[in-house]
Amino acid sequence: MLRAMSKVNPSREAAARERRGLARDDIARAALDLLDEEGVDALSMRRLAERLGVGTMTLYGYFRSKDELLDAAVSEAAEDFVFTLPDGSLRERLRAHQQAARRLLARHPVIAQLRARQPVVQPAMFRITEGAMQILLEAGFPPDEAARVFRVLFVQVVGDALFNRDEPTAESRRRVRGALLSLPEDEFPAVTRAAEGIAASTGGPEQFDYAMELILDAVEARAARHSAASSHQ
Amino acid sequence: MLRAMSKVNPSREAAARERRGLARDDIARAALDLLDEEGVDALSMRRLAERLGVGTMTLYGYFRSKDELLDAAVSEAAEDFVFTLPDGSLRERLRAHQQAARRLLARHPVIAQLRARQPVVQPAMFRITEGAMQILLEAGFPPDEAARVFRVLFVQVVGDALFNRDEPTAESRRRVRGALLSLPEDEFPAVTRAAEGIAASTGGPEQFDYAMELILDAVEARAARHSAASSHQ
DNA sequence: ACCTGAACACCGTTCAAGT
DNA sequence: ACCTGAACACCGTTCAAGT
Repeated sequence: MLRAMSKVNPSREAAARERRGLARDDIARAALDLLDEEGVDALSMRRLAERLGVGTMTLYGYFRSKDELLDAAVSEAAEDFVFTLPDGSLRERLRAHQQAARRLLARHPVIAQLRARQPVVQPAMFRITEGAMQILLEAGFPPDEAARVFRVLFVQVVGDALFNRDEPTAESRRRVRGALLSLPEDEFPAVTRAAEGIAASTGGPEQFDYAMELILDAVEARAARHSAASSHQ
Repeated sequence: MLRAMSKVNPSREAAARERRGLARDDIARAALDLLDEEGVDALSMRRLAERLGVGTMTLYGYFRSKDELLDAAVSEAAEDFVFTLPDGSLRERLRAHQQAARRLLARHPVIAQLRARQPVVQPAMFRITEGAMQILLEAGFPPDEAARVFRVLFVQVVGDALFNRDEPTAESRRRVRGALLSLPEDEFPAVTRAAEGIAASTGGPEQFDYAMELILDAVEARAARHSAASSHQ
């Protein structure tokens, strides 16, 4: 579902900006700060308005609804995606791209959280897509398959941000392992045998890197099949 | 974070069940029905109590909080995971496992949605882990690496349920393609060129299958490196 | 002993009144 | 023309009173 991305009323906003220096982007940035600091549940229209020193209903002069404000905050967050296409092999380039995406999602966890609630279709987010698609097309993938490969990587990187821990600590690993070992061993032989490994796999850079290298193995192998085609483009 | 999975008070519950036929599982099942029917935002303690014909506060006699009730509802949902380990190659077995997981997540979208909000550590969910771990261990993966491979598959299947459409219709594809083609072509050359493919890759069984076969390519290749080790176990 | 209405401290948003 | 307090229809949960 595509959301309207235009301002509620440009001239009205311009007037408001002149009067009190408040612009749509300022509100979105303030919302993003609150989101980054205290999480997605901490953002309410009332709290944000208070922080900005305006009445709650003033926000509705800039955004039709809270959802529209959240979209704008995610868009603001996406601006922090920094990636310049490096030279190198397909693998090296995709690895660099995915690391940049991971850094963005680590800096703004709210992106992944909101992506789970509503499709985010903001031009700023497509900069991420664009980077990966350039790499894949240049490696010789036909556009349709390049899109499918990107989607796999996208699901993995956003899913990692959402489902995996930032870094499983010794304490969290111990806790998870304990929970797994308390399962009935006859019913869960494999889980109890691999409890240590499962606890370690619940997040962190090692798991992210393992996931990426695994997928890139397969992407590289498929790219080889297309390399002849790419030389004709 | 592990949550308490024990009842608030077993004897109290037994008494209540006798009196009105209401048990903890009944409430969790009713919550799951509401969740499946109307989505995660539709479930409120007030609405659920009304549906069950009890006072709102009665629910707090069975569950300490709404979060605990949601955990129980997910646990209830996980009971619907049906999977019997098939014979066949590593690839065939993992494919069957992931399809079973996908069916579960399609039947109860709330599992993926709640997994995004809070880690779900319920014994019922570990049946999914157990199935995959058995397959991977039997294929010769060492426990630690089997756990990492499972985690990649887990992130992909839950991420697919959460981020991808059930099935991109002709209409939704047209809409996404239109949005992509409206981006400035000089800034987004790859996205505009592959707009059709990107629109098609936003979900559906084809995309799920592509993702799985891609990842299974790599899993199979790595299994081959371990197959010598497995014959010694 | 068990159940639950009233109340508290919040929400997003509509509406009408304020300047 | 713009801003916003009051009000509405909801929340989850605490507390005390009801049976």
